[in-house]
Amino acid sequence: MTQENVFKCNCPLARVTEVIGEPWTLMVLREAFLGTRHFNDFERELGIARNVLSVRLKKLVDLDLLERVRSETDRRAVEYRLTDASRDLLPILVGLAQWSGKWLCEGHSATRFVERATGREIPRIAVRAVDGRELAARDVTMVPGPDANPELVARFERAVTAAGDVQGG
Amino acid sequence: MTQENVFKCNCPLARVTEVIGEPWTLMVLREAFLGTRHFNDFERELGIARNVLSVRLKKLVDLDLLERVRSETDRRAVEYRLTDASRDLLPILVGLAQWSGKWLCEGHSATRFVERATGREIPRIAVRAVDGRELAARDVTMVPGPDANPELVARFERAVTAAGDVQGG
DNA sequence: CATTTTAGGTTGCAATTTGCAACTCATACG
DNA sequence: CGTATGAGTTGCAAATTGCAACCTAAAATG
Repeated sequence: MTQENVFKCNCPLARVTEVIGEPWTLMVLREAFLGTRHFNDFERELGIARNVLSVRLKKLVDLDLLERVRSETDRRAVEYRLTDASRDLLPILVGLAQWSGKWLCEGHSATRFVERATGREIPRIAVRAVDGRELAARDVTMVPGPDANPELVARFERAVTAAGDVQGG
Repeated sequence: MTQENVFKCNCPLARVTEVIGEPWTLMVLREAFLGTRHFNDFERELGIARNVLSVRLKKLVDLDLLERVRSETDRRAVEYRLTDASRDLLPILVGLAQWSGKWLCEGHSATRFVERATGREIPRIAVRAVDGRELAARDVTMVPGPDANPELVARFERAVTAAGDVQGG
């Protein structure tokens, strides 16, 4: 079975692996956030193979995470631009970078995220309740949503029965 | 060039692709959050090939994102447990699921994240300034950190010069 | 206006990674 | 003792990646 077929349901995390769960896609999005717009620039900055880059960009455009626009000033050139959907990924990218800096780079981060206006460091991304309280892993649980299929509901029941609800901590 | 070699620096987002930027790893972590602990259960729930699962678990253990513990009650069995580092990934997983539900599943999410105590939906994960204000993409910028190598600093300078600073919006 | 360069790809091929089934090895169960 | 189970490993076919070369249209150059 391939990753894309896991729970053919609308499980959001399964769907997301379609995007960032394959090599290069996350780095391509990072480049786009850094201002890169052109095919050759993505290639040069990342060192990604051109055929793979081609496939990745197509997929991102398909998913409405990049917009492919012909340049007005140079009719050879094409611009890949962030969309509302990909811009909305920013908290995730910041959070991933913070997490990685802490746990994978042992605090030696080569990049920092700061508030543009003040230059102050962005505080750690957190899960908060409606009233603003910060929540720990053990305070959060995953439940089947309105569009869960019976298979997934059964899967959750198994998990709850076997493991005493979601094990966040 | 392979993805892992991009900027051999400590760029946190580049490092993170080593973990979740390859097939299955994110789903394995999701399973762990759902309470799965055993090799055969990961295989059955995800439908992942056993050899690939083996490689993924080894890597996650290497990176201290899972802990491999021999079961006390059954000496054949092994438990893969979340660590402090992987538990700290929760905000990211919640954020990714929220984002995906909104932009990839068109609102038809099969899973929801709720506060365990109250059952109330977790609000959208956001980037906030130190004073708590929510920040948009255009309010955030990436800058070289204390451990950036000259190559990365140059890369940022190019980006700033060429694109008028980081293009978040 | 002929020539060269540039932008954005595609193609072919070798190397790596994945998917699948079968096999191993140690322990548990009956 | 015989069988089943947990946690892998092994071998092989299929898919994906990395690399270099090639292509086409549109600038730029002289």
